[in-house]
This record gives sequence, C-alpha cells and structure tokens, in this order.
Amino acid sequence: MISSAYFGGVHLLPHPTNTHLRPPRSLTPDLLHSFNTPFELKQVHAHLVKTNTSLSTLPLSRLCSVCALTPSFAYAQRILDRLGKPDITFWNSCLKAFAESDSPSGAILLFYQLRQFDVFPDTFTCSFVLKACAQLSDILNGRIVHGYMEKLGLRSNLFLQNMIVHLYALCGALDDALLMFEKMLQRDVVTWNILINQLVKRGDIEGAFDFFSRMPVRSVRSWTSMIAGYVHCGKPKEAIHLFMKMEEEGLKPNEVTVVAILAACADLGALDLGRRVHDYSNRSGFRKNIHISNTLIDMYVKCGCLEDARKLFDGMEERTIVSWSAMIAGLAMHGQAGEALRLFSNMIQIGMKPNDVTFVGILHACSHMGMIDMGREFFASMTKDYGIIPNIEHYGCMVDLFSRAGLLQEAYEFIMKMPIKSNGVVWGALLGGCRVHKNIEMAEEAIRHLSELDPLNDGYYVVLSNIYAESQRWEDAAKVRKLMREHGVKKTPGWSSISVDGVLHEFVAGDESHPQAEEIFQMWGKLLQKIKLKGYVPKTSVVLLEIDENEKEKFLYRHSEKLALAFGLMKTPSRMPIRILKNLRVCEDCHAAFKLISEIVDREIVVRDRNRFHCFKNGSCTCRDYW
DNA sequence: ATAGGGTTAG
Repeated sequence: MISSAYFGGVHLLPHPTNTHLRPPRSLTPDLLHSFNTPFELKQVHAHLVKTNTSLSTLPLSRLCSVCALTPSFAYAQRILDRLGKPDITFWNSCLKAFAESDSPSGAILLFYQLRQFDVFPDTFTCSFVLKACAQLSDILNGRIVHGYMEKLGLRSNLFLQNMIVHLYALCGALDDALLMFEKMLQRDVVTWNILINQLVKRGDIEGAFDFFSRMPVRSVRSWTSMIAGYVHCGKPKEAIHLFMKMEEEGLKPNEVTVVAILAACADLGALDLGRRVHDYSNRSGFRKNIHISNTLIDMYVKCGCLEDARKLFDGMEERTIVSWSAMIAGLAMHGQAGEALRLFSNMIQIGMKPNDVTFVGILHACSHMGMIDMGREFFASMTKDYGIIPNIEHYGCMVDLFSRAGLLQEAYEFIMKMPIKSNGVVWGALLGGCRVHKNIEMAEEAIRHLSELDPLNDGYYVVLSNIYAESQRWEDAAKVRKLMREHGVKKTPGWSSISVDGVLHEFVAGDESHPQAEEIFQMWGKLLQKIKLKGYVPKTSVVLLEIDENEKEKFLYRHSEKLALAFGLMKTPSRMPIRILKNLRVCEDCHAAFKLISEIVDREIVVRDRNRFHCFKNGSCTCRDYW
C-alpha cells in the first residue's frame, strides 16, 4: 500500500481506488487512464507537454472528460486549441461528461461548438445532447437535435428514438411523444416502459395501464413501473394484485419491485405480506440495499411494529438521511417523542445533516407530546443552524403544536404571519384545536378560510358540526349539515381493516355484510357489558344525526373500529397483539372503549389512525389522551 | 461509450 507517490518529477496524490496499484516506472500517456481526479490528470498532462511526449486523441479525450466533470472546461478547451481539429471521439467524451455532470448545459453548448469545426455528430453525440436536454427539460434544443437526426440519417436508430420519446413526454409534450411512438417502425420494451413511466408521473394511471396491457412483451421493469405507479397514485391494493400476478407469471421481483411493494404494504398495513417480501428480499441477497432497508423501516413502523423497525435500523451498516428521518418519524408517530429527539441528537453527533423531512418528524414528535418550547426551538434552529427554509408542512406542524396545547390565539397569529400561502392542513390543525379547547369563534374563523381553500373536504365540516353539537347548539350543527349538502360534500365513510391469516378484512360503520356479522355483534355485546361495569359511558355527541339518545348509542356501537376489534378478538389467539388500521381519526368514544377493553382482555391493541398510532395496553394509550 | 422503474413528511 502506498500513501503517496513521487515519480517523474511530479507529485501525485494517489486516488483512493488506485492505492492498490504499483506506481508505474515512467510517466506515459497511459497514465491518463489510471487517475481519476482532474488535479492528478492535469499534473500528468502538464508533465507530458513539458517533455514533448506525443499524445493520441484517446487519452486526451479521457483527460477532457474528467476535466469537464469538475466542470473545468477551460482546461479541456486549452487542449482543444492545441489539437486544432479534434475528432468526434474527443467531442463525445466531453459531451458525455457534461451531460452527466451538474451543468448539463455545457453539453448543449459543445454541440453547437463542434459544428463550427466541421465535425459531424454521430449517434453518441446525439444521445449525450439528448441526455442533457432531458436533465434540463429543454425541449427546444431537443427538437433541434431531433431535426439533426433526420438530416444525419439517424432517424431509425431505436436508442435515439426512445430518448426522443422520453424527452417529449418528460417535457409535457405527450402528443409529440405519442406521435413519435406511432411513427416508429420498431419499438422495444423500453419504448413502452418510457411511456408507462411518464403517464404514471402525470397521474394518468389508467392510461399507463392501457399501455401496459397492450405491450407485446413485458419485462420485470415493466411490471415494476406499473406496481410503483399504483403505489404512487394511492392504489396500493391494485399494486399488490399486480405483484401477485407477476409472481404467477414466474417473474423474479428485483430490488426496485421490492421497494414498491413494501411501500404498498406500508400504506395498507399489510404486515403478513410485508414480512414475506422481507424474507424474499433477504433470500435474494438484497439485504445490503439501503433503499429496501429504508422502506422496510417505514413498513414496520406503519404496520405498528416499532420494535422490528428499530431492530432493522440499528442493524444497518450504513444509513442515509432517509433512514434516520423514517425512524425519527416512526418514533414520533408512535408517541415516543423522547426517543425521537434522542435519535436526532445522535444523528447530529455523527455529522449527518438533517433535511426538511427530518424536521417534519421532529416537529411532529413535539406536537404529539405537547412540547411547545422544544418545538419552537427546533423550528428556529432549522433555519438558523441548518439553512432549511420551512415549508407548508412545517408550518402545519407548528399550528398543530400550538392548537393542541390550547394556544389558539398564538396559532392564529402564526398563520397570519406565515410568509407562504396557508393551506387546508394549516387551518384544519387550528380547527382541530378549537374542538379540543371548545372555542367556537375561532372555529368559525377557521372554517371561513377552509371553505375557500379546501371546500370539498368533508372532514372540516364534520369537526365544526361536532363542536356545535358538543355545546348543544343543535341548530348550528344542522346548519353545517345543510351547508355540506349545498356544497355537495358527502361525509367520507369511515372504514377500519384488520388482517387475519394474511386476509384483509374491511369494515365500514354499521356493516352487516360480513359473513360473520352476527357473531361480531354478539362479541361486541359481551365486551360492552364488561366495560360498562368498568365505568364506560357512551359518548353520543360524536354521532351527528338528529335522533334520540338510544338510537345514537346503536350507531356508536357499529363504528368500524369496534367491529374490527371484535372480529380480531374472535379470530386471533389470546395475547397476540391486534393491529387495526383506520382511514380517519379514531373516534373519541372508541378510544375510551379500547382503553378499557385492552385491560379486560389483556391484549395489546394497536390502532393506526390517519395521523398517528394509538397503542392500547393495560387500560391506557400511548398517546396519553393527547391527540 | 448511448434509453426506462425505488425509500422518509403530507
């Protein structure tokens, strides 16, 4: 092993990847292939020039490409001047380097420059320029290159045609991309995949599936694109369905497929499938893939298995900011704010730089635990110490923090002073606080903004109606319902799901369609008797219907999470934790009931809310009733 | 030497 080398009168710092090489006897043009940093290469080159060593274009083009990567094109330019008339190989090397660098526009400049030298672009030239255009979303120059392709007789080159389709679709010129696609005499699987990916990016999942089903041949990537597309569009069930079909066809999921399907499992809380995919991933040798580990952390967190997530996180050889952020957000979601903050300071200690997402997790942790001053400090520190400009999520967290804690006036002023436009989430957080702290005036102010910002979101009207109902202002509650009807807003039906033996069972309120509905209602009846003895009083004010109290109780007892819990208790062995997922916030009455039930049946009940986790155990919940 | 898919918050 050499730590430094001195030869030929030139000091050279060894590049890390070259430390295993023996130092060469003399400084020859070949050396331009053995070193990788512009600094080393420039020194070698300077020496070669000084000793009048003759140089071929090939090593020089290598030198230029590395110089361009810096990008220090000036140096490459000097060599270019010396050469007089460099051939296309030289140009292509430089173009490639620029296209892959942080300043792809250099490639486009070069493309115009090379034509002054009477050099004819070839396939590679076009491909590198097109790559640069794609990076810059520069459709104008892309069209010019396209024109050149026609002139240069490269029009039927499949690679270039695919790049053109990609570029047009990427820049939003979907019609042009489709025209190109139709004009192509031959297409390969990549051509189809490009279109599928771009359609997914535009949110046109149906269009993407249409292409997918028309493909003559599908590769693993085609399947993966489609599966990832469904996850991206919030259709995890379809993603899993497709994944099953892919397995049926005997195709082997790769690392990217695994990431996509794990994200779907995270969305659905499908722990069984998630574990199966985890096992598959390990057997396939994907254990070291950092994307997979990160997604696994998120999957375990969202399936309610915080310990599994933590074990995985602790066992990782390398971690990125995504790993840390996912784990911190996971702890916050599970109400472990203290541990989340400890992890954050560990992260800072080892020199990992937090990003905006990390701070969303941190601020969440603070707001879930009512740590107001801590939250303020982090909010200030994020810009002061880390140069992160708060985005709407961060403002939302802060409003949530103040509102939950009852600092409604401060929350309101905070929104008014925000330097960016507020959104529904921000006012919705204030509205939520108004409900907890029974401030009708402020709630009415919030709803004024919400009916403009997010008029079709039913959740806000429901909260306001609840606030009125809880203060016995029935006419106002009725007015809100009327308002909803007028706006054509319907209450999103609440549903809960529970997975038993790998089968996902879904319940909606008052669900009698389940084959075992009879047994489920009986089970709930038994539980009800027991918790009533423990002091449970039904909280009928959460029922927003104009009916008498007895009827309200009946509605209350058919809430989807109660049905899912009763079913879970029937179908799973004693002591096994029960995991339930709900699409809305867990209802207050169910929350009170679940606490008592966890004690009576001596079971851990984990409920994933639309916001966070509630883990009921021995009569209490990890949210400490602060939610 | 040239083309397409992935994770954290909401």
